[in-house]
Amino acid sequence: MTTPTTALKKGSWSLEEDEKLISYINRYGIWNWSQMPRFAGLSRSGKSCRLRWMNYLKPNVKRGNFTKEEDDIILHSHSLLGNRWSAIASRLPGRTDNDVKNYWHTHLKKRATEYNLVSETTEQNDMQSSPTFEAENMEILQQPDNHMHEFFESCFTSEDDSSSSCCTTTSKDHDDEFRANYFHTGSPGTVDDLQCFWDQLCPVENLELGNNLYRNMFSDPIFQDSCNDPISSTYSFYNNDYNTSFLPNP
DNA sequence: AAATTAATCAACCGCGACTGT
DNA sequence: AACAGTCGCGGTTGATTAATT
Repeated sequence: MTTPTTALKKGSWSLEEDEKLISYINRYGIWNWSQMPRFAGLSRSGKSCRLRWMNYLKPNVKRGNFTKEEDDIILHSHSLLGNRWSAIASRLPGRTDNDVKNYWHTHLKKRATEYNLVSETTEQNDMQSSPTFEAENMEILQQPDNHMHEFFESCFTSEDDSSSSCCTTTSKDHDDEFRANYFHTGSPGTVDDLQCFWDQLCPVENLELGNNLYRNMFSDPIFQDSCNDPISSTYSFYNNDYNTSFLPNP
C-alpha cells in the first residue's frame, strides 16, 4: 500500500510560509533542501524553498531600483559573459540572478541592442584568432577599467574545456587547487577558468582597484614575457601584489 | 468607469553538473 | 563504472499591477 503523497503547494508564498522557512533556517541552517520542507512544516518542494530563500528571504537580498552603476555593470558583464546571469549577479552585491535576468529583459535588453552590445561575446570569440588581435589589445587597455577583463579573456583559446572546474573554491583552498590545475599540468586554462579566477580574486567592491593593479601588471615586462600563459601571470601577480594589497584579513 | 494592453517579477520547469555510494 | 540524490542555472510562464484607450 502506497502512502498518498501530499500535494505540494505551488504559486505565491504566504507570509506564514515565509516565516516558517526563515525561522527554520535561522535555527537549523541549510542542510538539505529536499528534506528541509518536511521538517519545517512546509508543503513545498525543496526547489521552491531554495528559490524563495535565495531570491527573496535570504538576508542582504537587495530590493528596489537598480542604480546607474548597476546598469553599467550588467550591460558590460552581459557583453562579456552573455546570459550567464549568476556570474553577472555575483558582481552586484545583494542582487540575485533572477533579479538581474528579469531586469535585463524588461529594461536593459533594448538599450543593449541600441548600443550594439548584445552579440559582443560571440564576436569576441571570433576575434581571438584574428591577426589584428594584438593591436586591438592596446585599444582595450585605453578603455574604461572593466575592459581589462576582456583582455585576459582574449588571451585564451577556448578549445580546451578539460580543466574548467575551478569555480567552487574560496580563499585558502583556491591556492592549492589553482596550483594543481595549472602549474603542475602546464595547462593554459580556459576562458571559463579565467572568469572564475577573476570572480574570486576581484570582488565587485574592489573592481576599480583591481583593474588599476592589472593595468600596472600589463605594463610589466615580466608579465608581457609570459603573456602566453596569462593565468600563471595573473596568479603570480595575485600572490605578489593583489593579495597583499587589499584582500581582507581572515 | 470599464476594457484592453503592456510591463513587471515571482515562481516553475527541465536540464546538466556534481557528489556520494 | 553506474546509479541516485541533490543543487544550481537559465529559459519560460503566468499572475498581478500599471498605463492606455
